Amino acid sequence: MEAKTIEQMPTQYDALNIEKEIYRFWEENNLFKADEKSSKPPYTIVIPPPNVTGVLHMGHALDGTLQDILTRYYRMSGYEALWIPGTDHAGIATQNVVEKKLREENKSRFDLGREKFLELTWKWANEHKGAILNQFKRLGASFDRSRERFTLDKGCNEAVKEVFVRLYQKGLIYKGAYIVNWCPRCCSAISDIETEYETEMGSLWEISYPLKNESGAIVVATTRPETMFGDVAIAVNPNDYKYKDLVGKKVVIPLTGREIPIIADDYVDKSFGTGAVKITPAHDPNDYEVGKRHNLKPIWVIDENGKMKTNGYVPQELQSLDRYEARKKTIEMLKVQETLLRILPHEHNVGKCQRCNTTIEPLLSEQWFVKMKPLAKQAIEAIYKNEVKFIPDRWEKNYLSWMENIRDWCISRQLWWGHQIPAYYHKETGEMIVAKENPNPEIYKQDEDVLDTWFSSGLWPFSTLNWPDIDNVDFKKFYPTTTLVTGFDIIFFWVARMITMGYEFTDKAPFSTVYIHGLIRDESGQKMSKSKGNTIDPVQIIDKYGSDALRFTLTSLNTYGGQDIKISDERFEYGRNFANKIWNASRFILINISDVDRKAIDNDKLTIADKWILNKLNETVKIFNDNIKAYRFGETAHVLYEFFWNNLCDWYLEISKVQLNDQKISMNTKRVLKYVLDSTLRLLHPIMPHITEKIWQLIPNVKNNENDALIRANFPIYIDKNSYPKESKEMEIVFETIKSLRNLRQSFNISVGVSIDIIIDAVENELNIFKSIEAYIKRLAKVNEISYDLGKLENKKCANCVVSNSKIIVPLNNLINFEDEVSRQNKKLLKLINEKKSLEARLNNEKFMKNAAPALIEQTRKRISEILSQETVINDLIKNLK
RNA sequence: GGGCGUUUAGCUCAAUUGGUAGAGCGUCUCCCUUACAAGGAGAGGGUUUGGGGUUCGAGUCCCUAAACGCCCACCA
Repeated sequence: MEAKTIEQMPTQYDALNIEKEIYRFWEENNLFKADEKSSKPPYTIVIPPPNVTGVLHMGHALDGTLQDILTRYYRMSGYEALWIPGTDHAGIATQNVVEKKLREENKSRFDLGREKFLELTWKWANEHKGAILNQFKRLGASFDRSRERFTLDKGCNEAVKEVFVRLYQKGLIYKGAYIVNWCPRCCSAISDIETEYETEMGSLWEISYPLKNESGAIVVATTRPETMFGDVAIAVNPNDYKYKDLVGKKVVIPLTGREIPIIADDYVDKSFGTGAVKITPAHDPNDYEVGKRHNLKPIWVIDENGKMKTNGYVPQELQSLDRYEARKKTIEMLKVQETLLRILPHEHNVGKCQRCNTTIEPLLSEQWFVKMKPLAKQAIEAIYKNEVKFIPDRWEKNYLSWMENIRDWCISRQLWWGHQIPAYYHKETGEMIVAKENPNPEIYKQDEDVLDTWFSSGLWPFSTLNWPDIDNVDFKKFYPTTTLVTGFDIIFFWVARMITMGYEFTDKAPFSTVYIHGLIRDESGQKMSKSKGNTIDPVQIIDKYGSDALRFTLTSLNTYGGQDIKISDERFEYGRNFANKIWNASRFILINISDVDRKAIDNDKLTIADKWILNKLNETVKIFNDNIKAYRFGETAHVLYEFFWNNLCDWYLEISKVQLNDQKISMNTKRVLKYVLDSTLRLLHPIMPHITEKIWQLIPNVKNNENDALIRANFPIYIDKNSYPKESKEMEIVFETIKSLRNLRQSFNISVGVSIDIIIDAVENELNIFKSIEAYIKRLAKVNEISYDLGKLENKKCANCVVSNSKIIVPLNNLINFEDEVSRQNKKLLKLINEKKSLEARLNNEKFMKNAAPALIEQTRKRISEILSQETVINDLIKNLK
């Protein structure tokens, strides 16, 4: 990396260029690569693979930032950290994009044929492949691209086939005809969770079906009159006296005249509509069940494209009409026939295709399914056994309720882009073979359907580590992975399936922790989407504010509860300003420590201020380590911000100006500055990697050898000897005093240029402390002279300040509150005694003892004994003080 | 219908076994003080959505009401 002198460093941080330079430095030195032969414990994260043709959005930026923070943190903390990047072929989404392009040329995929279409899609995917991961690079992602994977690559393909065949052989994959959610636009089945329901205002049409060979009719209510041609019965509730006599009789379908029976079934709700339901097994899931119970053969009247079929069941004038056109026309025709009795407004939920928002059509068709119940067992136990932990844990409930009510998973899609199902049919006999390879392509034809995209994503944690080759070094070293970071919107789609498949095929949970972050929303809380036009492009934010700024802002917004995150462009100023502060504070330190020696800090020469900042740093280190292990990202960012800005910059750097001018301690102060800067950059590095690496490289004598880099430096840990609680408390006196003086100065409107003396009225023991910190006070409160006046003012506690002739006479008690240690400890003691009292009252409360969880009772007892021992300690302390 | 989340300063949000309500932005005052005006020093601003309860003590626990949001299920 090109070294620049400090003088060349501008006063404004140039994020754009420095970030590029630093990322290149890491890449060229192979610093992201994980060593599978390392003896360090592994720390593994797999990226939630973004769509291969996708572009980076804020969700990725958040997700990626958190994963990178973890990876960098553990890499610096003695782990062999591996973050595996990769992309998803995203079946429907990608195919849609390519088909759209074809449509612009007035072509469909069928014009090209499967082979040509796939060729085109591969070309498109390959062209875009890597684009999104290159955008992740702008984020500073330290993933190991030598291990980059794609859900359709050879290895993943191998894993998919292996899994499919094994599940089939175990009877956990089956093929059969069921009602599925059919998207007429995608022309494919989709799974239950790919169907989203929207409340729509529709109508309830009441249609009269005349009885056969006698007068009278039965009236049914329907929301979908166009399906009436597929009716196979009219059902009524067996206990409905209204229709008792009609059961068993036949009615005639208006417009076509086909005869259907009236049947009785519990499914029918007497009180809804007319109490009579038309049964259309081919186009409604409930009707399908009813039809099955009554042995009624389904009749298809709508085809795969959502058009009315051309068969004998559908009236001629409706054939091959779009379903909605057909509905209109059906109603018109019924009106003419006077069999349409009433139209009632009716609100109902309509299923929509998640991908294209087309209203789905329940359609009876032959599909492949995974039997989920047996597979879910271990995935459910995983939570109870604590082998998989969700953070925040409320998502465990959500996960469990879904897993415990899981339904079979429809995995076949009538698409071309994806993993073609490894089932082969004998061209003549139709015999089916499920195997990884076609036994004989001359005789057997492969199933034309492909698998749901999430089928391959579900194998991602181990397919990326070369499973099914379980003896390979990567799998052995890095599986199971450690943490999964993702949004709650794909818990069912992805997380649940990975856990299920992980247990089934590796006998282990694929990761031990699932960290669920909130969703990124716009300023007004709306979900960001291209169609709404409210998206904020992370790459643009990076261009404008810098990657570290983006990362810091996003990190700071992560709350413990995983709330959704509202962002706006301006929010990134927070991170940018912080980066700039880091830049300038570092410039100050670097300018002043250019001649620092290599010696360690001389502890004998430490001032009270040195000890205070070392103590603060040490505390910050502890909080950081605790927080990151508890996934408290937002708090971690805030703690660093506060330490850097409010402690280091606002106080210590100002104080250091005093110390640097004092020859006796100047060099030691430089050592402290260097140490603090070095440690702070290490602390900040996981969140703000570029700026910290850049500055760290400029610290004199920080590297042991030329190739050292911050990214691989050791992460700070709490050090006992850097703990100075006593001095830290005394230092607070300095701050209180200075703040009070600043306050006075402002309220008496004393400008800086005027020379003022301050007479401090203090008693002797206070005076000693005061004299030791005088220099700091003078400088930071901009006071020229401080003189002391022992015991001059009477009744100090209520005395007021006297200002005259540029002199301020200040009773010390107005500046600082010297609380004596005994009363402080007594206060503490009182608090503890009160707490103990309430806890004991709790234990004596019958109701509580009866109803409270045993753990809580145990906890209460523990706390009481804790208090008891603390009481003893404090009592002893008070005795000694007296 | 079932479940979950949210409600705290003008705005956006923090506050891990109950213990003095905090930050950023915005507002007001002063300051180009030799790292930083993307900065510095100060100030103001809160009956923590309403009601009830437990407790010495409640933003936090319990009950209840309301508003907003999300997930699941779904009767034509």
